[in-house]
Amino acid sequence: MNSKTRAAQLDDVSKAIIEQLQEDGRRSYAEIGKAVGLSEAAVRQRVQKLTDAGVMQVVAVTDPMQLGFYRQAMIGLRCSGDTRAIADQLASMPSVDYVVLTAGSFDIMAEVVCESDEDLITLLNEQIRKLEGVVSTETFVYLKLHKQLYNWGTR
Amino acid sequence: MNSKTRAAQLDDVSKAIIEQLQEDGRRSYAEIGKAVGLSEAAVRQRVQKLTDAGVMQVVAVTDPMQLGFYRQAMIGLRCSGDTRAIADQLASMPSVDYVVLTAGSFDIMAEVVCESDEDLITLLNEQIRKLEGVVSTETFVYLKLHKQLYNWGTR
DNA sequence: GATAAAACTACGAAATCCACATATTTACTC
DNA sequence: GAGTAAATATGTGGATTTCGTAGTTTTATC
Repeated sequence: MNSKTRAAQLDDVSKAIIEQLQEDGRRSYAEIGKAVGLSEAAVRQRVQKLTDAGVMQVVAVTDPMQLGFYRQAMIGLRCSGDTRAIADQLASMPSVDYVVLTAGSFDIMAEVVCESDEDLITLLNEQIRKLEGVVSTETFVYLKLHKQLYNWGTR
Repeated sequence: MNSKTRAAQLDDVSKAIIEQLQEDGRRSYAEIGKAVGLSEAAVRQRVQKLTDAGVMQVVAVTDPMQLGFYRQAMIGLRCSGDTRAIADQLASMPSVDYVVLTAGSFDIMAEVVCESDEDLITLLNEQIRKLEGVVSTETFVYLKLHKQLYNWGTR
């Protein structure tokens, strides 16, 4: 197993199915079938495959602001040592929803979601900046989220 | 209209419903009802409300890597003038899937999804860096995506 | 062109969704 | 606290969808 890393070569029908579910994750297989020219069972089969392969997943996404998380930020980290170990530790923090190893003047970038400035300060000082190997951090507080898409890959 | 900005005060039941759908966006209303202690119709009604209010949406999300987009990057922009206008223009570019206005040494951060390094270079030079008011950019090429959550808000 | 694997269709049974009528709870006013 | 309106929840029956499975077509390989 583990087709999680590369692989996949989606045909147009599968892409069309994904597009349908990107518009509405609860659309019925029958309706999708009509839209893409396939039987209900075939759509079901393909969705199962795509999901199993990790190509796609159908989930609820929420707006943090509407749920009481009024402070979001991107944090750039400069590190020494193994960045993967640090990334793992960041990833294990509940307030951290996004971690990526990067090339450039930061080694890691992490997005955090906090309820308040207080929480952000605490998170930074008591958790992130205390991690072994974190040399320095730079915080980019979000002023306004302008665009957020979940539909890569089928344009 | 437009409860898109603040508002919302979710009770535990609605949070539980969201959690259910974050695990599986296609879970049946009946099953969710059983899990949260509500009738099927009530769950449906709440989901409809949450969706209409923009608190939550059920969608398919995909793994860009598996769809042939082998190069992702975060781009930090330093700008002069109105950052909102620039953000709008960035947001209108298909390769850009995430745009946020920030405080700090960057005014805007944008995530981009490209098929190749070639595409990234083209995007940067022929589109992003040509925008009026973009003073300088810094590109953080993604080496490894480590964590990506869609389930903020109900922890 | 034979063969095997993969993908698709068809179809009945079970489960789910949906619309609506009714009941209950909540919030507010006096 | 009683009265009232609005919001929220339940129950029900019919329409729709999902699910499993068996059989057919397509695709790939040698």
